[in-house]
Amino acid sequence: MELEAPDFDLSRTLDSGQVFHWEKCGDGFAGAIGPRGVFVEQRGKRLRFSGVTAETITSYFALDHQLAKICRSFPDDPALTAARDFCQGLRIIRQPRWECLATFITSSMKQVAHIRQISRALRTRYGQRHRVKECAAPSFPTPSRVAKLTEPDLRACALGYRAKNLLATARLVASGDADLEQWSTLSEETLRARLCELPGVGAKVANCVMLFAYERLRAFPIDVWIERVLRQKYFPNQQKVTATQLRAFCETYFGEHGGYAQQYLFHHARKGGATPGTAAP
DNA sequence: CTCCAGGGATGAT
DNA sequence: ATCATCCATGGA
Repeated sequence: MELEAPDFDLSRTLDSGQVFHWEKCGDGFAGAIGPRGVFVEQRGKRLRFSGVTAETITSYFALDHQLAKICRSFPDDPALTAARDFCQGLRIIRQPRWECLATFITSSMKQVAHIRQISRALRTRYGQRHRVKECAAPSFPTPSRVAKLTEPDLRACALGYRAKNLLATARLVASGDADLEQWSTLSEETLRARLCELPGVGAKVANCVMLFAYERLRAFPIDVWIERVLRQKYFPNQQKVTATQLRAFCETYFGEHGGYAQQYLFHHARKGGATPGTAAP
């Protein structure tokens, strides 16, 4: 099937560190959306896909987001202007709640490449097998599937100390004590508080899950990359800027689509060529 | 080899 | 409330 997808860059979106399981397959990508195996490839302004309906593709890749309007809502500063130029067509996608939460629990102190490896191990061992265009596209294991595993099972997927947290959170979700779907109706503050009660979830992971799975486009995750960007671009050569000050700045400065601004700054910093640690010329 | 990563939990100031 | 330390693993 095909679909119009103007103002969208598929490979850039899938390589921006918000989702970790899509893999190159021929001229496109193989992956899963929830329980279904999916192939998707971009041809100019059109998206060619199989495995799910056009409605699912539109929702997952957030093709209904008014990207131009979102970008216009950004504050006008050099760092953000450069990031926006670099990130054209990058969208914040709508991920299934559980797999987004689980994946970001495994992300702590890990590089993107390794998070991808963990996601692949969990999907290959414990997910449902799918095959699209001769490529594997396993789904992420359900909460109840993970809940029945043991800590050594998860450590065998290279989770290290994160294994205990993922297991405990899976059991809370599987039992219904943590109802991720029902939480979608909560206010921003309450949702963040609920997420932070889960083992292995702090402010950073909670904000990632809010942004990538609950469509809270204001949520502003601060990781080591973003912290570096903020200090370098928005607080140049000022020492003693506390984490609390940075957080307060982000809440007010970047506005209602702060999460988009954050993602653009993150992707630009990570892929834009500037070496981390070295000052800009 | 060393360095560091889309951090969180815990205990000490 | 803020700061320091430890946690486990492998890519770069």
